[in-house]
Amino acid sequence: MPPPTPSGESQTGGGRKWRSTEIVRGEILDAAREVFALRGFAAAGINEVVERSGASVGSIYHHFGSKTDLFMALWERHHAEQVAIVRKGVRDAQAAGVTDPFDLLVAGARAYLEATWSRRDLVRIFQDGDTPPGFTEVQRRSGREWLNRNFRLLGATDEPVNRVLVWLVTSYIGEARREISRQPTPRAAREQVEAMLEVLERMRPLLASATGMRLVVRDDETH
Amino acid sequence: MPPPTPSGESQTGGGRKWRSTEIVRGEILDAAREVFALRGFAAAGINEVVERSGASVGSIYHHFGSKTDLFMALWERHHAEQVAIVRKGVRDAQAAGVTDPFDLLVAGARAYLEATWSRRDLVRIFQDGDTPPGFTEVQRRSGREWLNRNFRLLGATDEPVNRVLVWLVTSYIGEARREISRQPTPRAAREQVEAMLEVLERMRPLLASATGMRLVVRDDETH
DNA sequence: GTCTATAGTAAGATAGAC
DNA sequence: GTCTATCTTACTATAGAC
Repeated sequence: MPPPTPSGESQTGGGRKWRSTEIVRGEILDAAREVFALRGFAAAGINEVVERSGASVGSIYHHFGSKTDLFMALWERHHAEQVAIVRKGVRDAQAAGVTDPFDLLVAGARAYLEATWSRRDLVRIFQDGDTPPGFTEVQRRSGREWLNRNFRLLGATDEPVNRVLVWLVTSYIGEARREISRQPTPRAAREQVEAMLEVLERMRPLLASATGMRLVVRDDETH
Repeated sequence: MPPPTPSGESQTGGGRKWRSTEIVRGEILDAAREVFALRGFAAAGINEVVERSGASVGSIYHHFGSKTDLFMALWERHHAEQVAIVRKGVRDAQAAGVTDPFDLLVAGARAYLEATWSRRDLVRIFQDGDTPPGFTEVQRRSGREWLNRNFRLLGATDEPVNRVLVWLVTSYIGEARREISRQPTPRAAREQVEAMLEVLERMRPLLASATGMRLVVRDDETH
């Protein structure tokens, strides 16, 4: 089976090559996702990515310079999607009239956790240890960004205990994702999400009492 | 430099060989600790363990069957020490008259977190990703044991939300350790420990209200 | 039990035609 | 941009003397 068309560039216009490249990259990443999920990073072989993607070794090394870079590229795609999911959750809540910071955090957490099950293979690839050297640092940096974002969102004041409190809810959500990704059935995952969110809700007073954030108690009586 | 004595067995009695073996094993493990801390698992080479331990490749493979087994043995030693540290913290508290379950949990957590800084290299070896295939599962099992122990200790009732609450404090302590191991100075670590424990203290009402555990409110007035 | 020297093997990466 | 064939490097693990 020879390649369908030498380069896919025989079509009319000149801008067609771009799309083709993006498609190939996407196919390689899809295959890499399968292989890394199945074997982890260390035990994953480029050859298996070749088999599953249909692309050749040379092509893969042309698009991504190394096995590590391939892994990193997969992470970047995953991470961008993840951010988009959370953003959408928060924006939807805002559009529905939610303004309380903690409520917005919960809305983002819900979107995040509800999306976990269908992406559990990715979650496990990046959290289950077996990653390239240096990757942990990348992930840690990303985690710190979340932390800072939540810190600003909640309007916490900069005291050690408050930093820990914001860190608590942030890492809680991250760990919750790990746990959810391990549930055996979609139903178990859904129930887990609800339990996790209920506990998150119970953490509200911890943050309300300790940070300088606006009132988070339900406004049953107008001020 | 020839070996000091062919096997160290020329001494009197016949039970002397044991001690010698344990010493060698310990020295190899100490060297492995350095190398794994420096390189991670994948990038660690047996040769560097050879250099740092003074033992030979053959000796290492004689005592531990493979690089993975060497890593596992290091973990087992670390884990046993860790368990002993926590046990001692809890026992000391009990000896001082503490009986409240949550107070005992805090006592264990304090011992655990205070011991972290001086063992931060080990903490990072086993939590920073780069571990042999299958190790994550071992660690997960160990984590579940902690969870169950805390569940029993706190006397929580078996509802989904309560499981999540106990999981929350358990994983909080584990994650706190990770964070503490990353502090740049012993002083920063100590402050971090205090902040972490104060937040743990604030989580008390969450567990008190949701579980069937005995009263944990300070007994300022006798019942 | 310990050592040195060596084998085996696997897999990431590259060269160079098309 | 893509392909096949090959290389090269490193490192785990073993053999076999002492």
